[in-house]
Amino acid sequence: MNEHEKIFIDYLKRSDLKYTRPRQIILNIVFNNPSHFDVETLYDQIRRNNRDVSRATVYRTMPLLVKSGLIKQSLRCQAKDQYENVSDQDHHLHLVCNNCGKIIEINSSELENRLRSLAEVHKFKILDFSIGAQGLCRKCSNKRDKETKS
Amino acid sequence: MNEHEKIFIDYLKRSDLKYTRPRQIILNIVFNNPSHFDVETLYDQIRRNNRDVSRATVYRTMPLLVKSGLIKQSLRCQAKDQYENVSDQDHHLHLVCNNCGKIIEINSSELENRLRSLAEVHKFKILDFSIGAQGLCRKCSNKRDKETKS
DNA sequence: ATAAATATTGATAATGAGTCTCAATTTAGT
DNA sequence: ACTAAATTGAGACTCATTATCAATATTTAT
Ligand SMILES: [Mn+2]
Ligand SMILES: [Mn+2]
Ligand SMILES: [Zn+2]
Ligand SMILES: [Zn+2]
Repeated sequence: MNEHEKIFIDYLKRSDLKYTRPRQIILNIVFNNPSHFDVETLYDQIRRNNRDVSRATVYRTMPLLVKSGLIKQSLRCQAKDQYENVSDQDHHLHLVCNNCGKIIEINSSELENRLRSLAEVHKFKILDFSIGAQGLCRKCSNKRDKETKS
Repeated sequence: MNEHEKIFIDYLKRSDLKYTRPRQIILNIVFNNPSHFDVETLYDQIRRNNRDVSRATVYRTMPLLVKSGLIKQSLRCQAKDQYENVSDQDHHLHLVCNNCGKIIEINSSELENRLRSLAEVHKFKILDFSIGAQGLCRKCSNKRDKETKS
């Protein structure tokens, strides 16, 4: 029983929900994955591991993991919602390349604190951040420059 | 012929595109709307004004307006992409209430500049920002507190 | 232990935003 | 007017996500 499991079970208990086999399987695969993932990919992983959980249950379990504080909804990429492991890195922002989909993560508590204090002024209670930018990564930016020249 | 029209026509000319009736109608409704809108709502507006433009054309015109610099993709709300009028306020960030959907806009070029310089380090070419947070607005936060007490 | 109430699941249908196709129409240039 | 290129509308289509519902499992009350 690892830390994640403890947290999840605790949340489920508090909410009168049960730690079932499918939820256990999902939890495990989520934390054997790179931090960023979308639900379809997760579902594939589960089936690749010869586990059997229905797609519906996988989707249904995401909000539970979110409410337990283990994962958070992160960015949206290629028309899919992405989640990410919260514990990995504390707070960071994303630079998403429009061309190749690459995601650059940058740690900066400074931006976040600044945003927090701006929200304070409006008595707005922040539950989640989304700081980021879309554009072109170095590679794609260079590539495009060359194409334009020719 | 207003400023928006000038800018749009100029962009279209530069791109060998034509300023057609449907594009004119869309442009007008976009700039008679509150700054934030999603395409479905825009499409409804157009039909409510007894104009006839196909849904496909409305969707198709969005990227043109974006490239012309008149609007930008803003936040995502209720599973729909939102656009917003660029000229209204220059740069600002969004606090979105998870409960009532209210959007609070905050002007701050400071955060943006900071983000820009962080991206610079990675030679990442920023095309668009999204700085914001989700949570509870003052009203909804208060309401929830009361409910919890009872 | 039994029965009733509640929670969970999987299969599958449904929804809905956004995209694609293609034949018909419009436009700009000659 | 003639031609080539651009545009349009209607509707088919995709695909992520949600809703439905009957079957199953678990908890609680008796
Ligand atoms: Mn991340
Ligand atoms: Mn705004
Ligand atoms: Zn790239
Ligand atoms: Zn609110």
